Amino acid sequence: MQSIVNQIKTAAALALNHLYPEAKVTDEDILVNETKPEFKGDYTVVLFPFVKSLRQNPAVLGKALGDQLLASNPVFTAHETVAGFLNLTLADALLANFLNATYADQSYGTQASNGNKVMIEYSSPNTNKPLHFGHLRNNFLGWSVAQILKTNGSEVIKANLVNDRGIHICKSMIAWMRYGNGATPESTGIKGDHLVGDYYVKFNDVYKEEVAGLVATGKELAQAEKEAPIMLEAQDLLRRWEAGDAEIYQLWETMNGWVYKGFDVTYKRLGLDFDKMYYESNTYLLGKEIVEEGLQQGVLFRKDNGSVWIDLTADGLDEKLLLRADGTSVYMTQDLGTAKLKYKDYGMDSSVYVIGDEQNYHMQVLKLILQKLGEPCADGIYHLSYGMVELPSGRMKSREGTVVDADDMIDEMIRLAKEQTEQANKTEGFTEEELERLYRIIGIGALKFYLLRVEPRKKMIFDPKESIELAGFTATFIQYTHARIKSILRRSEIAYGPMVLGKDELAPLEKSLLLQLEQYPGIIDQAAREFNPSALCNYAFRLAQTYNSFFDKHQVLKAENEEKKQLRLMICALTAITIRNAMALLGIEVPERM
RNA sequence: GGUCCGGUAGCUCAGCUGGAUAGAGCAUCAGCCUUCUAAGCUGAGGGUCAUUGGUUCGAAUCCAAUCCGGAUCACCA
Repeated sequence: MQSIVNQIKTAAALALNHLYPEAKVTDEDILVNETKPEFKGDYTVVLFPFVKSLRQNPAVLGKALGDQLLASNPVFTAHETVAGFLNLTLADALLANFLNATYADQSYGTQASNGNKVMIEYSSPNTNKPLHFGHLRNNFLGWSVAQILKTNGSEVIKANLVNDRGIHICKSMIAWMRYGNGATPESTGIKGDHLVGDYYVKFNDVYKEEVAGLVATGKELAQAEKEAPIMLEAQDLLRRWEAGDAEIYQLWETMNGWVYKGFDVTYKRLGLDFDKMYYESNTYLLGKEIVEEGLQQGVLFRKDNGSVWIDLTADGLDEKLLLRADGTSVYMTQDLGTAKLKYKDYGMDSSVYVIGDEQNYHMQVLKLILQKLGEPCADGIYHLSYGMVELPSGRMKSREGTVVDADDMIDEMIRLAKEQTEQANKTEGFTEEELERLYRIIGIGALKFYLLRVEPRKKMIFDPKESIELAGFTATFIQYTHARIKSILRRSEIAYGPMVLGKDELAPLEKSLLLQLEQYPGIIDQAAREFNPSALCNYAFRLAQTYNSFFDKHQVLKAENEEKKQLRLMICALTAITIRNAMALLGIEVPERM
């Protein structure tokens, strides 16, 4: 069904062309806004663009257009022109029709397939340490955007490219070999990803000591950093791994296995999942043949020492290395190969990379190179760039131990949910299991909402000391609103169903709710186009705000008459569905009671 | 230095395809629970939309310059 705003655009364009055949306006030429609360009306057509072209004064044009709209279209019941703005009042019947059609639609907002296939790569962790708070932003964003696109009609593949090889893993490995004494997650009771992370920290501690020791013997710092024995040993491990050394390969598999088990626990707690896993150990050698082709095409060039480059200076960028002089590949090379592999696997129309803004340049170059190479996957590449999550003290650095651990954060949020629920005396009538579930829903919901409510590209500062609020612009507020509605719906005994509304029967808050509810599919579409879950955070919050005002002002179960009761119950039902569905797109559950 | 991103209320953020007197939340202050859940509602105070210039009937929004903050520009990943 066409949205109300689009109906207005169509009607206004038609009316203008009827009144002024020379106007030749299209739907897209009509600017429709919500009418400001201080004026009478629901939606406003901005007249200024036509004042000039049609050489009419705003008042005359507004009156003519308004009269024509009212005469030709029963969805409008009144109009008023104020200073170039044509304020239109919608018929209650229009909104009643909308309500009748949707109030029982549990999947309200879900669009039919649009034939578009898109891959979202997100999470993509390193396997040498547990997830931290900053990673959560990536994970929540990726999952949510995938869900939004899916609901908006796209076929979506959620992919995870695991960075399971490289020097960083070898650092954990060498520290474990030196100091682990055979420790395992089972023997220590430590979650696998944390155990491996502990040895990564250990590596850095030892490395610092060794460097300091060398400096004390008179070495230059830079030299000492290169010669520290533990670093040399880690580099040796990497070489042995690449050479296929069985012993090393087995340890690598074992420790990665610990990490995956740990990650799985965290992913599961957070409700995150993937359709396709890629591992860099399988992809890091890809891309070399693309380089060969690029050389033949003349897109790439070889320097005297044998290294291969692309010249992007004409595009305002630099020269970029693609193969080292010794023929080995760099990060970019393997990303070129992986992009091609993904496209071969799925042939998707677009490929979204959820990656921090520190890699803006890298992603720009990646896309540009693929375009220059004429790869069909190139144009569909989109970098969903997001800002870093920082602490008041600055960036989180895992090597310096200033990270906020993801698992700790989850525990803390759930603990906080429990504390606040108990403090508010809201635990009555729940079983222990129900309470555990409720605390999880509230705690994790708060965490997700907090990280999704800000536009992705903005960096955000998180102050753990202040902790996260459960009031105001939060998931908790929205969840609470849902629980309030459900409480009413549980008590309603009558069967309610389609109804007819006469003129001017809707109270202002009833009408506002219906207008907002009607906008929901448009919000999903916007969020999908912008890859921006925060649009849904804002929408769900505004809807809950309006509902709470409505709840305060109007009785539902004890409404003035049966008609009103039925109407309000239907509005309640659709509001609950819309809140639940909108929050589901963010990966946030809503409770029946809280 | 080149490129990119950000700068809106004390704090955290919406608003940015140009439209009416720039909005929320938190914090502060004042009200509202014998009535469907007060994790709520109502109201008040709080602004040079970084600065300057330009385009326009109209600029927080577009353009240019400047200032501030951040990212990035490795034969690292």
